[in-house]
Amino acid sequence: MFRRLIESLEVLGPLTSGEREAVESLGAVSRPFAPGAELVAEGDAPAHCRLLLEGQAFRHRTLADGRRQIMSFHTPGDMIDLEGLFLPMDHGLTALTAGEVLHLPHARLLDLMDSHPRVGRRFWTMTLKDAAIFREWILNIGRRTAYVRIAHLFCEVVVRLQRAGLVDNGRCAFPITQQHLSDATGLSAVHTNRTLQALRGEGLLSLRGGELVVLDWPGLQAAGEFDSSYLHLRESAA
Amino acid sequence: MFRRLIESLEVLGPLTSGEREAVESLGAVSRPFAPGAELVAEGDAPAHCRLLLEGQAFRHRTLADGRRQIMSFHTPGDMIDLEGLFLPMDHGLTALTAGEVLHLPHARLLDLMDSHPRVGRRFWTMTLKDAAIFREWILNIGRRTAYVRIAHLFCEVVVRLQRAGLVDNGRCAFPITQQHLSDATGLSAVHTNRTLQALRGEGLLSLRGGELVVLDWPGLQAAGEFDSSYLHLRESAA
DNA sequence: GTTGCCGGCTTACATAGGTTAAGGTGCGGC
DNA sequence: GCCGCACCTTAACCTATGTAAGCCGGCAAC
Repeated sequence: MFRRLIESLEVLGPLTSGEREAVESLGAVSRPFAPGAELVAEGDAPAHCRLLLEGQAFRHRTLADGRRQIMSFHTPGDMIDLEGLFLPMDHGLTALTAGEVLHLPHARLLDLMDSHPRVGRRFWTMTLKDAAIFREWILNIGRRTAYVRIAHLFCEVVVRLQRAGLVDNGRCAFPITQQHLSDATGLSAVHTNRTLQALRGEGLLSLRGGELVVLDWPGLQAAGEFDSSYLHLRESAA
Repeated sequence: MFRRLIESLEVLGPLTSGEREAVESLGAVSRPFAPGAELVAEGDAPAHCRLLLEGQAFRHRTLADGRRQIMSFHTPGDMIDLEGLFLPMDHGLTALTAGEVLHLPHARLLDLMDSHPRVGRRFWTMTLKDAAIFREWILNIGRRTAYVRIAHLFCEVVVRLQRAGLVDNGRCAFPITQQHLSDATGLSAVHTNRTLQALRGEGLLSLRGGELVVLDWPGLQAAGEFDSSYLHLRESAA
């Protein structure tokens, strides 16, 4: 049950056995969820943090008139509301697929981090990596054309799913609708459809029945002007 | 010299005198900078964190062909490269005005946070608030029209400058060019000019000679669909 | 005081992307 | 085996925003 969490923490280098034990005794509870479930609502002040064990989710905010913006996608191993530890949630989290979250009580988590500062730093670093991704999205939406923007998004998703071990030979489950894609890229649904067809037409990918298939990875990266360094996949903590 | 830092940390509630002393003995050095100075370069792996003591700066990334995206503006009291503590900088920081930064050595900072976990949490919370602002910018750029988008940006800047005590009767120093404004909002310079004239035409603000004057604050907030809750101005740490 | 430059402003024109509306397709429910 | 619904697709048209080019005013350098 803690495998995902330990793995996520150890991206930044191995933990000591004492640290690992401390993490494992957090008193966490796991909970299944259904596709489309609201995992965290805008305005919540949760009493525990959620680790995504299985499945996918996304972060979003909706304006009064219904326009929605998706701010990130999440894959197993991600802490999806770590910021809720200190701030009320200013956005919601919704499940894309069925899956499972692990609930880590705030109080226990804070104690753990106080007594094991190195572990605390790793949680902090997770939120810093999220922030780096937010910045990349600002750049993507602000300065790239629809075609490049969508390609870039797919590149990011594939790399992250791959790291979670969920890509098999270029194929992965990624059940988004074109509306989701529009809301993530700041485009209209119609234009997203047009652009997606262009990407398909170039033989770069296919997205159907909830499955994303990358047909030409170098081509997709080029189309998305993609450079994964902002994901900080290999950085280790001090 | 530490006034700004202590103030920033105490937004989240008072520190104990022990904590305050520990912060004050960080061995920090202050450095002046000129307008346009590159405070942190993309790719840097700094050995200290910078607190903005005086002046303004902005965070940005430039693409190969010269397109630039500004990701945030910063005011005195902000830690501008706290993420550099754990990750190499994936973007640069440039001075907008003349000013001064305080250098806090990473090693000392890490020791401080290990021995005073409550102080560590507050630094962490600062980066979480930055992340909340990044998310708001994603929404702003992705889902709002040029007019609303620019108005929203000015609202944010004014609120933050106000909190730093730099707004006097609606007037504040904010020496950005229209090009800066374009790069922050993802618009072209020409369209930024048009839109700015519309805002002026509505009697909402004036921006000239490096000075921003808010002429109609309620009107500007309405135009920017602005709700400051994402800035988490009053949240206190656990 | 001329020169050069930067930032602001304008105009004319081009286009990426939005809007509206309608038809098609697959699929679960009954 | 039909219905309804969610999603995808297409088409026609529109407009917000981008591009290219040039001018103007102020100010710093010499």
